[in-house]
Amino acid sequence: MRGFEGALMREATEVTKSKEAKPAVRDPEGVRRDILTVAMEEFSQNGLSGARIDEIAARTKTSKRMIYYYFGDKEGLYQRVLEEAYGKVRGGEHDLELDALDPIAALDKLCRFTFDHHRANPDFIRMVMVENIHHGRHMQMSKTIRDLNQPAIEELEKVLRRGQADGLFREGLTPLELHWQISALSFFNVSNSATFSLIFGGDLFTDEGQRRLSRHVADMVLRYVLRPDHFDAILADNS
Amino acid sequence: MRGFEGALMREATEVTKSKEAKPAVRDPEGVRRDILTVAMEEFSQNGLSGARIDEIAARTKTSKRMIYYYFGDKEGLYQRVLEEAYGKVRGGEHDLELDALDPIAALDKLCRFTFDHHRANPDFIRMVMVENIHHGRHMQMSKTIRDLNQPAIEELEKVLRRGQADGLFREGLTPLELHWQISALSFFNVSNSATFSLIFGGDLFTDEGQRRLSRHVADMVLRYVLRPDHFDAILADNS
DNA sequence: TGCGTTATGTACTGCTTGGTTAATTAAGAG
DNA sequence: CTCTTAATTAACCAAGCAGTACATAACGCA
Repeated sequence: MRGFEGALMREATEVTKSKEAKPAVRDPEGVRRDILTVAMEEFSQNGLSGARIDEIAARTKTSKRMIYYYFGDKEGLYQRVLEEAYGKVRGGEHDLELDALDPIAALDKLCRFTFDHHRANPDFIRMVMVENIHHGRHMQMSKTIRDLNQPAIEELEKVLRRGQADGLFREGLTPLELHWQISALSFFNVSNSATFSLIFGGDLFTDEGQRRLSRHVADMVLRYVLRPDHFDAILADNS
Repeated sequence: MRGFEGALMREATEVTKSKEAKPAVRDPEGVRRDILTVAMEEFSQNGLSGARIDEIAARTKTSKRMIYYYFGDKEGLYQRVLEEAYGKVRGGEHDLELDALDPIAALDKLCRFTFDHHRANPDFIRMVMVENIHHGRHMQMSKTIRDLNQPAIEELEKVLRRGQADGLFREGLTPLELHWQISALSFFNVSNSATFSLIFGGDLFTDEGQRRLSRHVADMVLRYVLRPDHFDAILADNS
């Protein structure tokens, strides 16, 4: 009675349909993604030269052969993983709808978002660290990556302009530099947590410590940007 | 008249005295340092797994065997190089004689010094990046490294206390967090310059751009620390 | 239902690379 | 002056590892 409808016996997997839409016979795109996912872990964990193709293959549902079939060689795979990493964290800035907020609240939100977002994506951070060790050699040809990051600056610029138009923010500030500062604080928090906490203890990296840091990063940026006569707007922010 | 006081004939090298004090026959300490110097370049350039012992050996005046003789294995060498890196950049803070300056000037000087110092020691930065990729695994046993960094906090704490005593600085600031902030800005500037300038262009990393950044980092920290009613002390600082 | 193309499994290879063996020479102590 | 120990040389090795050869199965299409 059961399982006789087709003559082809390849539906053995239809029973295990708990996984959604799994062709189980051939699935090129699934294989690609599987490889990329595992490779991202491996590369972000061990770096380009530390990563092992055999290890990636072993943790994949597919084989080493497929890695070379789809990505050519180790560097090719690394490069695609790097792009993937940048792609995965892109453009959250736009969804914040900063335009709906007053400049101060918007900048505050942007800072906290960046801080939290970096913290939530350590794999991305580590990929960027690795790529910097390699002097950005594998990013040079990737126009994709460059384009992905322009929106961040633009959002920031809008906020900045509005704040200046309202007489809240100082003149002479550039969005690029401000982005650099916010990034620096948010990035370092993740990238150097290992050595920093080994040297100075882990107090800054507890949940409570991170909440405080996040707040203080936003505070720092606001104090940097605000005209002194508008400081009362954030004075409640201490702790 | 010259050089006949000793009967020992081992001064063959006195002829080639262009190099200072070079025994040329055997020089254990010199060999050690030679290895460490070359290894530092190699590790900071290529990371732990990317570095090649053969390459290090080739660029040394000595041989591969000597590396293993003195350092045991690759990780042993790496660990010593890491300690060396931390040692090389240590304790400049104390030589600043911050006590001789008023709190504002002292903090300003400390920020700029940290920024410039990091910038002047990219090898150190890269070693720390590499070690963070490895989750600080090789630092755990090194008490040396931990001790080397405590003075930075202490100097900062003194400045902070003085500033607060004078009513210049806000209350509720902790030296550790402040050190974290200064480090973040200074570290990121070097560690991520490759990817950042590839994405956003190199304007921030020209000599002029770096001077501006250095100034603005100090400015940012001061504005974070100062009580709003003392901002006039740094208002001349814009540009 | 046959056929070119895409995708995949198995087994293999050769170079790279961390690490070693064993013999040799210089330095220093007594 | 000798004898022990520290320093150094040169050749060697086995495992690790990126990359490949070759056969073959599934797919899309006519």
